Amino acid sequence: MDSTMVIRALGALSQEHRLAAFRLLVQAGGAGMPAGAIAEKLGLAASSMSFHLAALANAGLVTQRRQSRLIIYSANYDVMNALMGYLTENCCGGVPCTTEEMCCPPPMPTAMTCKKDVA
Amino acid sequence: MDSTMVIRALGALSQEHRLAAFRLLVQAGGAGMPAGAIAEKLGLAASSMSFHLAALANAGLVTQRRQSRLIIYSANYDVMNALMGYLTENCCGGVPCTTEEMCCPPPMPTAMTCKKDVA
DNA sequence: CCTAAATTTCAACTGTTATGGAAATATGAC
DNA sequence: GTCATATTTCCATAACAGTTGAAATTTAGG
Repeated sequence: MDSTMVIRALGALSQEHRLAAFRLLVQAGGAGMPAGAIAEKLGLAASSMSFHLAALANAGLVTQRRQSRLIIYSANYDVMNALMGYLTENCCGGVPCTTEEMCCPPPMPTAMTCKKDVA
Repeated sequence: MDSTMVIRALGALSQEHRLAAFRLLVQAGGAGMPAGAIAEKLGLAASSMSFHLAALANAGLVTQRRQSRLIIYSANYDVMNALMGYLTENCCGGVPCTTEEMCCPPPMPTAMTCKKDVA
């Protein structure tokens, strides 16, 4: 993940309604939610919601799939997981910490998707 | 950490020069860097750099201390670590995953500060 | 086909963000 | 005190983000 992608992902999440929508989708898991349901839950006009969901999708934070007339959005956990890794890269100049306490966070699991939803 | 703090932190990092400055400080560790050195490294005017560092400080991502004529900035790892926790809260509706593979990332170490710098 | 429903695209407006030069502030050296 | 250095604050300008209503698009049902 390069800096451009990181900036787009962070920028997408740094907005009240987009952050709320993303959290909603994280909690919804692999089942996801249709655009209309998200808009209703957040009290936003459909056009505004569409605008924000497009921003999240553009950043790779959510994926969309059509199911009949609905467009279902789901969180893409992998992209979010890549953020912290980028931010903490070469933490403290890469100098290994001398104590048993860690300096940098450990890598996160690459697969955060609920198996039950994938099945 | 509440949503307002999260949005400010994410917003602070979602900008080319601020992201670069923050990463520089993460790599500098507890020693930090003076404002002028950061500006020079990033090729920014002093006033622009000051603007961005103020944004990072406002979000709690960096701290500042004066050392003679220099103002030294350092990364505040704790705030950044709190972001992912917020974003992954109640992942997948809080339903525990049925397989051995994890659904949500594990909590990160609260102390990411290099002991060698603190000493 | 024609109509309804779900979503996106477009257009216009408003508010905020990023920028660098100039001036102000704070510290240290002589 | 005076001067040089480091940083911030102020100002004006240019670009971008967020909002909604109306129109266009896509799919489903009768």
